[in-house]
Formats: sequence, structure tokens, C-alpha cells
Amino acid sequence: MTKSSKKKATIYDLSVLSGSSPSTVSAVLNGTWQKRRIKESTAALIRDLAETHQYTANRQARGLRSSRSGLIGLLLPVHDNRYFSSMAQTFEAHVRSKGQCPIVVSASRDPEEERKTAETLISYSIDELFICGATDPDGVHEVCETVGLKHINIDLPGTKVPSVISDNYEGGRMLTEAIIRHFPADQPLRADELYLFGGRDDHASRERIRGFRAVKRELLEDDPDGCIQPTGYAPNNARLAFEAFYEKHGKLPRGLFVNSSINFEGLLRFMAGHPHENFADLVVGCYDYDPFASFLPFPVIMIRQDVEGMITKAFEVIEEGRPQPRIHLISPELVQPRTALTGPLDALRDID
Amino acid sequence: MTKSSKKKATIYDLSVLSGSSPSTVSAVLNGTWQKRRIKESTAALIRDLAETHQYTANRQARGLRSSRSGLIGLLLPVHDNRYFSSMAQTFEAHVRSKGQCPIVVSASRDPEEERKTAETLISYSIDELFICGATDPDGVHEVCETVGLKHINIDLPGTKVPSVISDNYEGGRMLTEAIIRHFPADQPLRADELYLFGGRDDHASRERIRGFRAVKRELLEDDPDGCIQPTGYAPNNARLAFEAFYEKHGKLPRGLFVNSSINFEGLLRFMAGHPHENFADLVVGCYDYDPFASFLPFPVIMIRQDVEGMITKAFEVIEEGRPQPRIHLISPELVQPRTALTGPLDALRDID
DNA sequence: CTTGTTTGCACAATCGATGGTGCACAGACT
DNA sequence: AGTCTGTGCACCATCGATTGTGCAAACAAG
Repeated sequence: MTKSSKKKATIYDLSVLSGSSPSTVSAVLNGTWQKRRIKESTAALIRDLAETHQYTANRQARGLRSSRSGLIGLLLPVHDNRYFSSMAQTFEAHVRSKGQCPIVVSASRDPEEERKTAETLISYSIDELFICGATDPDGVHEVCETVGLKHINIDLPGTKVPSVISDNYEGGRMLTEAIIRHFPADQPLRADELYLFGGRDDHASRERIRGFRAVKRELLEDDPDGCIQPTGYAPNNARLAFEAFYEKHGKLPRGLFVNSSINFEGLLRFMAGHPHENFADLVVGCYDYDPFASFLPFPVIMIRQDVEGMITKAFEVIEEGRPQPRIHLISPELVQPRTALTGPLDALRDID
Repeated sequence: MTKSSKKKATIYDLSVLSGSSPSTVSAVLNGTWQKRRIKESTAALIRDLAETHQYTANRQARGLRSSRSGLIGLLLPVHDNRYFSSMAQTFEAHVRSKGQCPIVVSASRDPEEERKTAETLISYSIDELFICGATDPDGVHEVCETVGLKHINIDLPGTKVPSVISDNYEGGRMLTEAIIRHFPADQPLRADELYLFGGRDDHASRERIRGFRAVKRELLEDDPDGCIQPTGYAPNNARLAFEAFYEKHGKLPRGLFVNSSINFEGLLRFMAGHPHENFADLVVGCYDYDPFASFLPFPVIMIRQDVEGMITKAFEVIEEGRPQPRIHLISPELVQPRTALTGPLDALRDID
């Protein structure tokens, strides 16, 4: 606050103050000064001035000139859900450790919105784009490709660039098997008592369903089509599906495979109208992890996708020169009922 | 894709194609062309070319020239928590409806990090900054003030600019009263059976505690100091506090006021080591809403802060010319156990 | 003392869009 | 014909940083 005026200092201000040229100031402050053979003493002087005048580079100017911005984008379906928000949290930590600035935006699972959002980000000259859970990854690819923007898919695969996704087939198998085995031997689950609700016709849902059906055939010797209810991701659609089932059968299936925590919220909405006691022997498997869901009054087996692993892998792959459009599978983890796992938050200190 | 080259079209490209000057192209495409008395037919031609060549303005160039970027920042403590992620979701919707681009960043409740993050955002010439849940709002204010950046506090108040916050005192009262009244008349809660866990020495915690204590004195006629356990926000610190209590008393208090859903996760971690049956008559009030927490096996009364209301108010206030640094209180809502509320997600369509 | 090399830096173009200023031309009016 | 008022647009400086190029001074070699 010494005598800082209203506006920010620029290299021109420092150039006047130091008696050097703007280009020298620039070189000193962006680290290329050795290459330009600037004297150590000159550099020191300029660094000093920059310090006392609280100089920070104008990134728009830098970005304009260098056509790089220091921004790395993450395109999400939505923010307010544990899976995607921990994606955001993890992503942010990685980006900032690289000295860049994260910019996280959601696009509501709408292909048109996804493309427009990508274009907006591009107009800010972002340096890389992580496309997470996009409904139409290849559509976003198009717009990235035409401007030569590096990008990668996460969670849902595209066909044009590498994708880092959860091993949904294996996860679907694990979860299905865990649900089945959770029933006691004297009251085993029948094939027509295990339903899958939620998800839609995307890669993740298809793979989970494939795993679900395969395990049902292996362990329960049957796999009726009617047990698959892809209701979409909206909680209320899931709620309606549960209500319809309940109307028809007077109860829920004993075994439920719920395709995501968002769909699980649909189950909650349904349950709000019924006492817990109606669901005494219910076992739920949910393809997502939420600590509170894990402690519900009925057994809830969950899948925690390895967000840290996916983000780490994605950064590795995107650094490669010309990566092949292959799919990298990251194994998820089965979480037994009543388990409180730690998350990215635990890495933060808490000042008291 | 017609014949789009590698690089993006600029006003200069369109200027050549249309036979007009770059400034004319610029005026047409940014809407100031009427003011510049450009002929309608010229404008139409240019708009047409822009369309077919997929022109989008380079925002870094525009921002550099106009010292505005179209970016509006939101500074959060963390992403991966229902309260803050719904803050992000709501914020994003508002910003985009204004035709600007949201940039959401977290700063881990660390004053130093908060200031640095604000400075980074400033270096991108963001147009406004919403400071949410900052540990040191006035510190961030300093850095905004020196560059003349409009800003506002949300969730935790500062003293230099307006703040839009939850009515924590009233919320604390409502929640405390609801916990007490949840016990049957024949087994009423005693003053030394109602504890508050979590939070630290910030404005929100203080106000909630004030409400908690006031209601205890009013309804339970006493308010022992020992019943206040501000453990900070880290889940593991809360867990340790619960474990210490349990070690000492062989049980948990019958009534628990948990200061945030993050602290509630600490309670879950504690509970993971004990069967539910140990907490048969437990009643928990949590100052935050999470749909899954609402359905836990014991009664969980929650407070849902009015995120939509806060964001709306914040946008109103920040638009004012020279707003006074007053505090705007937004009433939160009491949520009874087993309630599944809708959220910002429900506004999204779900294509099937 | 001359030529060659290295050191240390200044100059100026450039990125793409914006907006103040000015100017040519057309029509109206005296 | 001469002046005036509009119309429609072009010109050019500017925002702040980056970067290729050039050049003087210092020094070394012959």
C-alpha cells in the first residue's frame, strides 16, 4: 500500500523506473533473461522494483501475444454432486501445482451447450481442455481440433482422442456381485428381484449394465430384460420409476443397482413418502460414493471411482506428443456399507 | 468444416473478405455498429461472413483493449461439498445468463491462498469477484480495492464491502429448538445432553453458537460451556472430538448440533467404528443440508441455506453503484428428517 | 592498431480488438 | 456555384507483454 496508485504497474512503468527497456523487464520477469544475457545485477534491480511495486503480469496481454493463457479448462456435466465436485477439486489441485489456473465450467449434459461452452473457453485461449462426462465428446473434439487445442476425455469416452474412464464393466460386476452376496444363504436373491435403475444410453451406463447382466447370468442363472430400467439421470425421473414399480408390485425389488448418486436421490425422494420399515430387507448398490449414503438404514454398497487416479492419468496422457485415441481404464473401488472414506478435502490444512 | 484452416478467423480476415476495414467489422460484430452509422447491408454482409467462417472474438485481445474480460470470479473454500458446489452451480447459471463466463476457484480457507488466488484472477482482468466463505474477506478486499475491482462477500462477512450471508443466528436458534423439541415430553433433553461440535472462530460459527446458547437457556434453563466443542472444519478433527467424548462418557450426547456437513463427515467416521444400535436415541441437527444425510438411521434435522437467494441478492447488491458495506441476511430453511429437496440440478433437462 | 568475438541490452513488430477522429461524398439549401 | 449537414466508413493509436533482430561497447586475439 506504500503509494500504490489506482492502476497496476506494467513493464513500461518498471522500465522507466529501472532505466532498462521494456523488453529487458519482460525478460527478467518471465525467466527468459539468462537466454537474453541480461546482467545479474540488472535482473536483481528489476526484480526488486517488481516486488516493491507489486507487479503482476497482465495475462491477457501475455496471452494475446503468445496465444497461450495459462488457463486449463475442465468441462463438467454439473457441479453439485459429490463425484463431479471432487473431480473439480482434484483437477484444481493438479492444475495449480503446475502453476496454471483452472477454469471449471458445467454444460448440463447438453451436446449443444457442451460445444458452445468449449468455444467460449477457446475464445479465452485456454491451453488444454479436459472434457469430463460429456454427452458428446466427439462434438467437443471437433471444435477443439479446428483450433488445435489439446484435449482429452474423462469419464465418458470419445473416439478421436484418448479417454480416461472408470472401468465401468468391472465396477458393474463388482457391485452386482456384492449386492447378491450380501443376501444370506437361506434367503438368496432371485434373478427377478435384482433391478437396475438409472442411467441412459451412454457408454458408462452400457458397460455397467453389461457387467450387471453378466454377473446375474453367472450367479443367478437368469437375466430378465425387465430388470433394466434406464430412467435417465434426472432424480425425478428415477423417482417416478420407483413409484411406478411400487404401485405395480406393492414393494421395491429386494436388490437395487442404482446407476449414480443422482439417481439415488430419486430413490430418496420416493422413500420420503414411505417409512423405512417398508424396505426392511432392501440392499442397494450405488455406482458412486457418497459418505452419507453409505450410512443409510439399509445396506448400501457403493463404488468409488478413482478420481485422483483418473485425473493423474489424464494429465500424463495429455502431456504425450501425439497420443493415440485409446481408452485408459481406471479401476474403481468397492465400498462396503457404513464406510467413511477420506477425500481430497483431507489434504487441506485446517487452521484453528 | 467447409474449408476452415488451422487458425481462427480474426476481424482482419473478415475485413479482407468483406472489403471493409477491421474497425467496421469489429463494430458490426460487437453491436456498436448503429452508433457508428454502418449501413445495414454492410452489417449484414459481415455478419454473414462471420457466420460462415465461424468467427468468434478473441477475448484476450478484447479484454486487453477494454480492460474487461467477461469473466466473473467466484472464490470458494472448497469444491467438494454439497453447499459450496451448489453455490458454484447457482453462480454459474447466473453468470451465464448475463452472457459472461464464470470462473470458480477454491482457496482452501487459507488467507494467504485467498489473496494470491484473487491476484491471479485479477491478472486475468476479471470484471467482478464474489468472495464466498473466505477466512479473511478483508484481506481479499485489499487486493481488489487497489485495482478497483468490484467485489462482494458471501457466506462470511467482511467489513469493507457488502456481505450477503445466511442468518446464522436465526438458523442456529431454529435448529437448536428443533433438536430439543424432537425429544418426547416424557424423556426431555437436559441442558448437559445437548452438545455443539465443529466450526471454528469465524462469524458463522459464532452466530450459530450464539443462537444455540440462547435457545438452550430459554428452553433448557442452562447452557454449560463444556457443551461447545469448536473442532475446526476438518472431518478428522471432529472425529477425534467425538472419540474423545465417547471414551470419556461411554456414549455420545443424546442431542448433537453439528456445525457443517463437513464436520458431520467426522461423525460418520466415528460411527464407522460402532454399530448404529449404540446411538438409538440420538438426534442430530446439522447446519447444512445433504439429501443422504437426511435419511440416516437416526433423526437428522438439517438447515438448508438459501443458496439461490444469496446469489441472487449478491448480484443485485453488486450492481449498485456505491453499495454500503452492510450485511444482508438471508434466512435459511429448517429441513425435517427424511426430506429429499430438489436442487439446482432439477432445472436441467435430461435428454433421453 | 585492426579484426573478431562476446556481452548486454534496445528497438520495433506483433498478437486481435476497440474507439476517437477525420475525411470523402451525397444531397439540401441559399 | 458555394456552403452546410449528414452519411458511411477508413485510419491509427492503444491495451501490455513477447520475441526476432541489430548494434554498441568491452574484450581478446593477431
